[in-house]
Amino acid sequence: MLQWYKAEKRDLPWRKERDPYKIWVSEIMLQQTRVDTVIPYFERFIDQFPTIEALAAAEEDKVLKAWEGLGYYSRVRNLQAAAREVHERYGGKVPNTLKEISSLKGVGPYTSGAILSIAYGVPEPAVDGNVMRVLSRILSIWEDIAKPSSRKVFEEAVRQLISTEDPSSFNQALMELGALICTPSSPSCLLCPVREHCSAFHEGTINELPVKTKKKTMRHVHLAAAVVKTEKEEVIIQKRPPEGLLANLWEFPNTELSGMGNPRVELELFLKREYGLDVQLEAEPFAKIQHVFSHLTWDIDVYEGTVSSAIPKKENSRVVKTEEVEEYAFSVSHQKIWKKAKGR
DNA sequence: AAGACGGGGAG
DNA sequence: CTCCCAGTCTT
Repeated sequence: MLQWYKAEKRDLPWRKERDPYKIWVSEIMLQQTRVDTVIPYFERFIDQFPTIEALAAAEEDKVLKAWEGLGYYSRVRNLQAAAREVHERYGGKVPNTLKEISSLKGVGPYTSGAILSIAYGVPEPAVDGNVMRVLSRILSIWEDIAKPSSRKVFEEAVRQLISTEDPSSFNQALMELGALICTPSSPSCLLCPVREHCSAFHEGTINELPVKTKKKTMRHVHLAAAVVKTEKEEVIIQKRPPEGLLANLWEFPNTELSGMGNPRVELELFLKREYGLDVQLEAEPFAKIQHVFSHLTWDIDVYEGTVSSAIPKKENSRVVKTEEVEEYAFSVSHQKIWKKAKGR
């Protein structure tokens, strides 16, 4: 496997050097996110925040803007908080012990193992979805990988197998194998360097492994949003709360609909109550946007309205020039809204 | 143990 | 439309 890895490993930006900070950033970005998606974000992020000090000193709004569209935004808020912690408590050097590194915000069991092994050569397991899939097949492990408790089983397997010579390559090879060969569906067993050692291949159970139960309960939320323009080429935006979904991102004023009554009227009431604004919205929404999250769906009716002048009454809101809207970090759903609004 | 937390690519 | 991705935190 190591021989295969050396020959076939992808040429990825975070593999160009051993800077623990860059390894760290890449691992956070790669959580639940594909390599191809991460690459351009990683390049831009490192350009903008080349060191722990740069990240620690940055404004959160700039950091969120650099993360805009990547999703799971608590990752980057935790990353910056942790960077500040490393700067203050560890003199700007990413700690190299399991205890210390695990205590950093946003660094769980996978990421600690990944950073320790890749950046510091410590033989610690880094068990992600790839590793569980690959090892469940090779070793014929029938634990349900959706259960949190299963991770320990795979960590134990890795401890028995890991190369003490090159833990970094070992962990990355396992993941690379999962990404390139041992894929979730139709794996390329004929190209697999460890085919002869693979129980599932020999037993014909490749398509049964890994065992993974599925969950799901998709909530639907109906919203109405307002693009409120002034007569001076401005528009009203607001900042989301510091906790929860899309925390601290910017968006257009919006309210959850009761399901009864007229959405436009409910939205006008919201603008009156929250902003003290008397806005006459257009009768019909100019766009209807559907946005699917992992755990819920938003259906947004988008209305437009104009006010003569807006004094931002709401403390988390701003009136910004239309050409400056894109300097703010928006969730993708509200980027869709702005895209539609601009094209009118 | 289960749910919250984004977004996009693949089949 | 479903699955799932180099997961972590909260409840």
